[in-house]
Amino acid sequence: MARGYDFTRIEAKWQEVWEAQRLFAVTEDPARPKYYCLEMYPYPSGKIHMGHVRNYSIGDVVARYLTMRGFNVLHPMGWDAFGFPAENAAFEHGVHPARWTTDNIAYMKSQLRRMGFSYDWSREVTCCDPAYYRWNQWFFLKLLERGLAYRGRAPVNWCELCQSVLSNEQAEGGVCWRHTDTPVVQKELEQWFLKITAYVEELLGDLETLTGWPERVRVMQRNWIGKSVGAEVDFPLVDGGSLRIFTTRPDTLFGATFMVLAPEHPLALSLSAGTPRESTVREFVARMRRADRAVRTDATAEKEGVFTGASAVNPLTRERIPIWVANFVLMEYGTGAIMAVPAHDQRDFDFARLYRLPIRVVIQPPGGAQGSGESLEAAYEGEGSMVNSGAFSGMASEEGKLAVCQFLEEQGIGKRAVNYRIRDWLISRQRYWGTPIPIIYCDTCGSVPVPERDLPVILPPDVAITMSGGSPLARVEEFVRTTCPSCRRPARRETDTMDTFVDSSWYFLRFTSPHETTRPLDPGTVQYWMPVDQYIGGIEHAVLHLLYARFFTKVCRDLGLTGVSEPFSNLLTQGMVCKESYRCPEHGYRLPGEVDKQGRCTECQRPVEIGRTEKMSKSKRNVVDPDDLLERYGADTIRLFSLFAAPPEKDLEWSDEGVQGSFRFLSRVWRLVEDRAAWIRAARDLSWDDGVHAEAVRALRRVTHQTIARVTRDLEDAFHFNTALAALMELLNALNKFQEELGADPAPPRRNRVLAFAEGVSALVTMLAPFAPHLAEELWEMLGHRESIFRRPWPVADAALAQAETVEVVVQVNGKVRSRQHVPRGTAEDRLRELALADPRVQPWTGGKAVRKVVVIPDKLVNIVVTS
RNA sequence: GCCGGGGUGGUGAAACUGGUAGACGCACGGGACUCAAAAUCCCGCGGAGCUUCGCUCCAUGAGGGUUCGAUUCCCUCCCCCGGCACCA
Repeated sequence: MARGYDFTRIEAKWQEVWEAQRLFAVTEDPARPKYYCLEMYPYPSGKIHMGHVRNYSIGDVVARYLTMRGFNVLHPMGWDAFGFPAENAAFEHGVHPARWTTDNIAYMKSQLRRMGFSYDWSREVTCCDPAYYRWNQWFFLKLLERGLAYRGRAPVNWCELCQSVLSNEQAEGGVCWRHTDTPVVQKELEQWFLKITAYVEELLGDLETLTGWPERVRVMQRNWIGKSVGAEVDFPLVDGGSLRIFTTRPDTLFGATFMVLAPEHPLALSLSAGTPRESTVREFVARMRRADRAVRTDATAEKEGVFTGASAVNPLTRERIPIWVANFVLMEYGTGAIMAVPAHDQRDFDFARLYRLPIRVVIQPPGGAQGSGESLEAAYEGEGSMVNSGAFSGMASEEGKLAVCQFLEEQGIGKRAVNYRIRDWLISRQRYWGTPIPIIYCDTCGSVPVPERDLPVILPPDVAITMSGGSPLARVEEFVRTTCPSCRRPARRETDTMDTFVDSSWYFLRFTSPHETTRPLDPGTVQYWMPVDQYIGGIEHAVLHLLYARFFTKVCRDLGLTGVSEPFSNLLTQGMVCKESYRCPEHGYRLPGEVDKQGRCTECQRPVEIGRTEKMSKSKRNVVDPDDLLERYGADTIRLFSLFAAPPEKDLEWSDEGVQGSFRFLSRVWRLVEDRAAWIRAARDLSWDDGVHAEAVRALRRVTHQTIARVTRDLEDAFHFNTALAALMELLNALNKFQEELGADPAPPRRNRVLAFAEGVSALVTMLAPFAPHLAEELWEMLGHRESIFRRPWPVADAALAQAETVEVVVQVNGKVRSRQHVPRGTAEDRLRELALADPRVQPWTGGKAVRKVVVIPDKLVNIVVTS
């Protein structure tokens, strides 16, 4: 009767046991150290994909490993359940977003269970549940009270496919973050904003404390915040009034030879009004306004501008300088106007050359004079010493920045100023499937917050999703029509909903007290669990979610809900899951099944191009379906492969043969334990024989304890799952060999051998448990244990047993390996030197040559340096 | 252009603080078992050369440097991936 590794039976069995025993449910326990392990929760799009499998496999190893290390581990899961695709499905298939979402959640949850992830499902959080989103509304009201939420008119990004406005973060690079081939269009609208800029200095400064984050994520956030320090300066206009500019180089003010306005700048038109230049300027501004924003702000675009006819006065040189309007100056940054210093800014330089404007050098590079203005080939943007700068000449530019600012402040024509690239967070969305913004508009009282006692403002179930014509809620009369909370007269509700990133900005906090009904969080449990010790997810949220979540955490702190300032102590951004793709010149991307063995398209017989390995996606037809793999190999194999094939932060190349290899490994473990389970059960009643153990016993124990040390180090230091698994494979190989050498006799051999073997097998199964939990549990039971392996402590390496008794010492001559010697560990340096010099294999290389030096590294190597 | 991360066999990858380059896996080749296949097991597997039970030389993107010794440290250059980019 073939027994074999029956993963289907084993996995179902243990999933049931874990659930029945509530093995992963946790409560606060001050007696034990806590560990909060979190993976980014999924959007319930229908089915999980390999990216989820990888992300959650990593998190599960961490959670299970730390549980075995004695930590009280919180490992929750939930659903990012509001969002645009639900409405899309409603529009296309006529199924209600709520129904579509709950069906998807049910299916995806069943998939996560079948993967065997150790979530505490009693803490499950679903954002589209009023019990959750009412607190989004509550937070909104609190922010409003503190002046951190406001309604304002601003140019905003509109995505035609989303039929909604987006935040700046969601429209990075001028395209919608979800529809990356759809450019956003600018609209001037009145919308709700959260004042993330009130926390900008803290968000920037605290990045320095996030030493457990990848450097690139911190850099991306730093870039996004985009702080620049400089000055604002008022340039008097010749015809009265003044023009304010922002500059980071006040030290170059003497070199400002013209000024440039953004086309949208209010002065652009008024300065030329009623002059002969009026029509030219008007035409130029109109053309720029019409131009596509992405095209206009493209760095490679030609510079273009027109003279307004007006002039300003350089406040330091007293010279009249012309004012231009040009495409390369942006209204949304600084004051929308610049002083142009062509000698020291490449953009200004290019513009000056194009329109023959004067160039004046005011910074001399250190150690070398640069040519005079007209002969320059490029702007010098570095630091140096100030020249042609009146009383400031001779000063170092770094020092000059401060000195000029001070002078401007004394004269009352300028001041130090800081500018940021980041803008406030626009949270209004013209969509249905989101949190209603709790605001009522009254003709008498204006915009009135919904009183706290009236929360939640429930999303009405009956709505027509049309995908055009603005917020769907606006057409639900029963929802819109209400009374003003303050004057009781008829009023109208806000019909926009919140950005779904509001949900994810605090869900990790909610997991610590998911059933709280009277407040969003229980400060006591938050205090116990926060911060998240390890957060794991994709790099795509480097700026979006991770920035908003940091902001919300700081707001919660200031509301007295939490004591932490930063939510995630350690961040792991896992790499993408990739696979090679096949592309037919005629039929485009092909599925593996549509390519024959000779690598030809089954449609047209043309050879397919084997594409480079790229991120799995439906359009590239290179996805693998977790359900198929579950059926063919089981959860443990999939988990194992996705952890073994590459270190977690690197991209993982999916390989069917590799999966097969992982399955083979688990099968070998299965067979080893199944074949020898009787020995091991027998070993439980034995104790070690005193006296000197046989070399085979000592050797096996050495491997066992070395493996424990290696695996523990790999998991502890940096989540090197791939090398930890490699070590476990080596241990398996050693155990197999040992067992074979003992022969086919099923009766147990002498007790030390049995004990050494049992020790090795127990260590292997225990350490494999976080990676392949079902198999480990089953084998653990087979070995005669009644309690879950996850209630067992992680094995501890015995350093004395792990130490090799003899070591291989390499003998080099002039750095080249010439011999290897086996000597007892700890052999003295003098002895090693002697042995090396006497080594017959070394002598041909040293013979007749003067030994200049002998380098000895005990237990490692001897390097004999001879004159050649 | 700027900022991050990389470049190691046929391939995915290892290599602790400078100390035996290629662990572990995949693929491949050979063999065992089998009527056969699958599965399994064993052996080999960076390249070149030689006087081939072994030995020598070359080899971690390229070129230099530091060092007794460099995949690891320093300099210059090339290439790949990711992010930002007219932000004053």
